[in-house]
Amino acid sequence: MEIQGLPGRVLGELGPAIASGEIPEGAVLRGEELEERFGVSRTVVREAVRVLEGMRMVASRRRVGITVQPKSLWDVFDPMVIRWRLAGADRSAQLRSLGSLRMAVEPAAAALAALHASDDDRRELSSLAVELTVTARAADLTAFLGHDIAFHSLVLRASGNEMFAHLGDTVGAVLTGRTEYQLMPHQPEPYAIRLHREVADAICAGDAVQAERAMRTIVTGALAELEQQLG
Amino acid sequence: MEIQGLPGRVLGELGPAIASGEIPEGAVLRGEELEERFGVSRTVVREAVRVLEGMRMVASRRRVGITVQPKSLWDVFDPMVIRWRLAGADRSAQLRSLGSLRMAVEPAAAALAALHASDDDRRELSSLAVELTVTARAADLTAFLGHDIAFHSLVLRASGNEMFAHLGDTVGAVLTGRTEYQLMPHQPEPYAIRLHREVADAICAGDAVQAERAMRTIVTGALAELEQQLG
DNA sequence: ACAGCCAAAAAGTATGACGATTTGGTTTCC
DNA sequence: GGAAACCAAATCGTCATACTTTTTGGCTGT
Repeated sequence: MEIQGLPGRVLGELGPAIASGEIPEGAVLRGEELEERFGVSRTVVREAVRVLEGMRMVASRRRVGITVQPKSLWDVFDPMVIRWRLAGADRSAQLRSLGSLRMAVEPAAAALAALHASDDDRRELSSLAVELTVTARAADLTAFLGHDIAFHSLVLRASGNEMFAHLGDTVGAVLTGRTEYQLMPHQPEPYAIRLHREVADAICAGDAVQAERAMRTIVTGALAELEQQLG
Repeated sequence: MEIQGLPGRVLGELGPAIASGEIPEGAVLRGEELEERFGVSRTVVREAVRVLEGMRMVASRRRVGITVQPKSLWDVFDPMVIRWRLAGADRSAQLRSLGSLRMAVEPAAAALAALHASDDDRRELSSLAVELTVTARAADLTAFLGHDIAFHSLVLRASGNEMFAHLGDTVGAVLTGRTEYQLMPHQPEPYAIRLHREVADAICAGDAVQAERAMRTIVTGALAELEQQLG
């Protein structure tokens, strides 16, 4: 699901370098310089740069070169940008932003899911809530992470809103990042587990208000925990 | 703020054609075909296609061609994709999705703005609320639209969350679309105007709860109106 | 000091050649 | 007759090169 070939390789190095600030805002690169740096042809560099231009991270101007745009212009919703920022120096800022976004979106998605979810989705959700409980008790963090991601993604998808659905991967990246960087308790909180169960039950019962409330409690807790960890 | 040159022109025709469904999911294009269709060289076609690939609208495979990806894979948060869909056959679906997104994000943004807005932002917000009232009374729809966009963008920006801030343009596109396509009352509702004022006052007073409530009422109303208009 | 012009620098575009990979048919061998 | 191996064509991928266009900054002349 990544861009392939040499342009993909260039993108995969240049993107993170810019996202991390290693190549700072306002820096000017020349195409030829990039050709040498990556040992590829003009064609390849240009295609990679075009993609970066598409996400507003750089702008190319004749007689000047390729300018790194100010961060405020970047397409911060682009999954690549999010991944690059999560992997680099901007991690905390990115996690904070995403935390607020989850805070806004996930409760709304849970409410919509209670109204629109298919029977299959409801069943799957219930089953995931159970597995979540099991893996949490077993303190199997890897399996727990997988089920947690599946749970939140499913709620977002079941909301019936394509834009919410697309945030599934992003939320997944957040949860993964938080586990990887030790930003969560070693043992998942029993209280949080219970809340996941409540969300599932409420969605199954078609209770939008309750689903929204329980989900809000989950993401509020997650955000609070994050703030505490990040200081 | 658009991609320039020939690739930009190709993108500007090909993107909308795909977004509108004129070139349907699963369709396979050949590079050479596009060269002829647009009268440009390989270089140009390839760069445009790469950008589309970056937004996951197409995938290019050897010996096969350039395949239009299913809509569910597209980067639905990409501003270009949003614009193209708003301009084409998908308009209603896109407006609905964006409506739910606003419903989730704007109240949260208003609450954050009440906590984090700068003094300048608060002043500007107050002033915009006044101008909104004036232009609404004068039934000057164009000026009203401008102020409405500025108001909502400012709240999103003042939230202090970069991701919320980036939705400003998108919300602007929604409001513009709704005015252009006659999806709103000819005379702005006095009640809605009053609510904008309440949002501004609450943010100025640092009252997050009240700001969130008033903003929620605004977007709930907007969404209800939209659903009614779209049937 | 100012205006206008000119030249260099960098990206933009076009084109031809070749490489790599995938697909689908064809042949060959059981 | 079927299956496996092979081969050839189609198409994208990459490179190198030549030429064009735009922009900028300096130079020149008044």
